[in-house]
Amino acid sequence: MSHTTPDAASSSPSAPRRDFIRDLVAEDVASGHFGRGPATRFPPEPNGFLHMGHAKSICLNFGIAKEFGGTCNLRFDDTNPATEDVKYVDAIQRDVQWLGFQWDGLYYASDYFERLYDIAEALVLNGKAYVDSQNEDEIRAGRGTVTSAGTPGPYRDRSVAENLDMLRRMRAGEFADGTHVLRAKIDLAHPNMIMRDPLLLRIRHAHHYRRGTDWCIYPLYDFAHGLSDAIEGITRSLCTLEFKDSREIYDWLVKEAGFANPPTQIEFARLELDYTILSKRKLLRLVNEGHVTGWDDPRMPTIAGLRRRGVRPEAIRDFCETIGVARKDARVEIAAFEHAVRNDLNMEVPRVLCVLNPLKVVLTNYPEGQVEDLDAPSFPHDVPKTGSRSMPFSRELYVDRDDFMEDPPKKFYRLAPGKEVRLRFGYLITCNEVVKNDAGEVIELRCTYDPATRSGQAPDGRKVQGTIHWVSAAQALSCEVRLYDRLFAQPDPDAVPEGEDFISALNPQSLVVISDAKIEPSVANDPIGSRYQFERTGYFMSEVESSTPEKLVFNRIVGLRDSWAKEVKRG
RNA sequence: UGCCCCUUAGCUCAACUGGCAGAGCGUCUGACUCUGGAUCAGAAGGUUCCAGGUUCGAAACCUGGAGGGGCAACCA
Repeated sequence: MSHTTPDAASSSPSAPRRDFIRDLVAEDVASGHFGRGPATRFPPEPNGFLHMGHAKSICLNFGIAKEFGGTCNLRFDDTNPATEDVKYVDAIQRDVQWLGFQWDGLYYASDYFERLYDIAEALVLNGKAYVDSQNEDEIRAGRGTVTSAGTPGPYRDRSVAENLDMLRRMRAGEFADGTHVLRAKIDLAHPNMIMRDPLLLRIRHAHHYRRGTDWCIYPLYDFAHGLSDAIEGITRSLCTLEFKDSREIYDWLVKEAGFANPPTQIEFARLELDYTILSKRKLLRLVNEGHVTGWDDPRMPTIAGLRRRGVRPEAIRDFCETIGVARKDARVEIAAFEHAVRNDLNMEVPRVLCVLNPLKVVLTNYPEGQVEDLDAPSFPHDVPKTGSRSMPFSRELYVDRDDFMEDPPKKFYRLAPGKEVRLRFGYLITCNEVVKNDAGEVIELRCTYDPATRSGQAPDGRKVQGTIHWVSAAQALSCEVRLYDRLFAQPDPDAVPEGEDFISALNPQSLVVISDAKIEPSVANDPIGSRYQFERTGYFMSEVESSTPEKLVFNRIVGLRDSWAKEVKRG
C-alpha cells in the first residue's frame, strides 16, 4: 500500500482513516511493544444514556480493535454508588450493539473492588499510601493552589502498621462516611495538582446497584481507571483531553502495582456539536425538568433519541469517521451530521409523496368519479434500486400550501394564478381560479389539467419549470407528522447572558406537530418503523412508539436541503 | 500566577516527520430538467496565531510572546 494513487485510496471505502492514535497503534503492532495484540475498551459510567460524544469514542475504540485485529471491551466504570443504575447499564449495551459493535469482554469496575483493595494494601505496605483522617475542607486546604504548594497534614506520616490497621477497619465498615480516606503518598508540592497525594478510596455506606451494601470503600476515578485497564490487559487507553493531567497518576499507579507492559493513556478531543449539548449532566436536567419526553426523545443527541427519530447507525458511524480524531477542542457543525444522515438515507429509502399542509385542488376538466393509477418509481434514476408503486389520480387532489402563492415573487416555480406546474409523476395543471372563505383565506384552487401530458411532458415542447407533490384527496391517508428541529436556538447553548443557563437557549420550535397531513395510500401496509423520503420535504420514519395502522405517525429524521428557503431568506 | 495541552481555508482534518500547504463538509457558479433534493462539473476561500532564530529550504525544530482550553470534586 505504499504507492497507492490518491484515486485508489479514496475509492477504497474500507480504507481506515489515519489519525495520530491509529498511527500509534500501528507502531505497537509493528514493534510488538506490549507483547499482546491491540486492546481497547469503552468505559462509560452507567449514570445516563449514551450520546453522540460516546458514539465517537465507541467508533474509535471498537473501530481500532476491528481494523487491527485486536479486542475491545465494554467496561462499566461503576465506582460511584450514588449516581448509577441498571437501567443505564441495559441502555448502554443496547445502544453499543445497535451502533453495530460487539464487545469482546463485558466487565464492571465494581468487580475489581477486591483486587483494587489488595493493591491499596500493597501500596500501604510499601509506604506509598496512607490513611488521612482530615475532613474534606482540611484536605482541600492542605493541597495548596495552582500557584502555591500544599502542606502535609498531621496523618501523613502514620506508621505502616497503623495505616494498614486503619485501611482494614475502613473496609470492615467501622467508620462513617467522610471520616477517613486512603491517599497516595506522592508530593504535596507537585506542579501537577493531581499528584498532590491524590485520594484513592473513600468511605460510602450506600447502596450500589450491583454490590448492594456489601462494600463501603469506593475507589475514585484515578485509582480505578488505569488499574482496571491494566487488569484487563488493555494496551492503549483512549480518553478525552480533560484527563490529560491524570496520565501521570495513571502511570504512577500501574507501575507501583507492578504491572508489566502496562497500558498507556492517549487523549483526544471530545466531540462538541453546535445547536445541541453533549453532557450527561445537562441532558439529565432536560429529562428531569421535563423539557424533553425522556432520554430517547427524538430531539436528544442520545443514541436512543437518534434511533427513535429514525437515524440509522450507518449514518452515525460515517459521521464519526468524517470528523476524525484530533488533539484540539472543536465544535462540529450540526450541518455535517445532518449531511451524513441524508447521505445515508438517500441511497436506501423509497420516495413517497406526502402533503404536510393540504390545500384542495379541483381539476375542473377531469371527469367526475374517475380514478386512474399512475405508476411512480420509488427511487430516482441515480439510486441503484428498483421498485415502484401505483398512485391513484382523480379530480380532487391536495397540494401543499407552500406550493401556492397568490402573488408570487420572481423565480417562484410553483403554483400561482395562471401558472402551470407539473404534478410529480402526473399531468401538467394550470391554476385558473382561487377560492377563498369569508376570512379571505385560500381554501381551494380550481385548475385544469392537460390530458396530453400524462408523461409529465408537453407534446408541444413547452417548458414547465416546477414540479410539485400531491395526493388524491379521496384515497390519501390522514397521518400525523412530527417535525423535529434543532434542540437549541443558538450554536452554543451555553453562550447565554449572565444569570441564565442553557435551558433558556432551548428552541421553542424544536417540535412542531402536524395532526392532519395527507400521505399517498401505498404506505398503508408497510411495517411501522419504515423510512421514506417525502419528496421535496425530507426523510421520515413511522414512529415505532406512537404509530398505529389506523393512524400513522411520522417523525421527521432530517429535512432536505432547501435552496428555495435560502433564496427567500436572501430576499 | 504553577503545571500540562492546543492554534493550518467558515468547520473537521491532511501534509510521507525539514522539500511546491491539500481533502471532505459548508459557500458560490454552471449542467441536468419529472424532487428548487440528489447527482455531476467548476470556482472562491491561506501572512500555517505573532516576533525572532537555526537551515539551501520551516506549518513542522529552537527562543520569546499572544490567544484558547484543562487541572486546586471524598464526580467520572
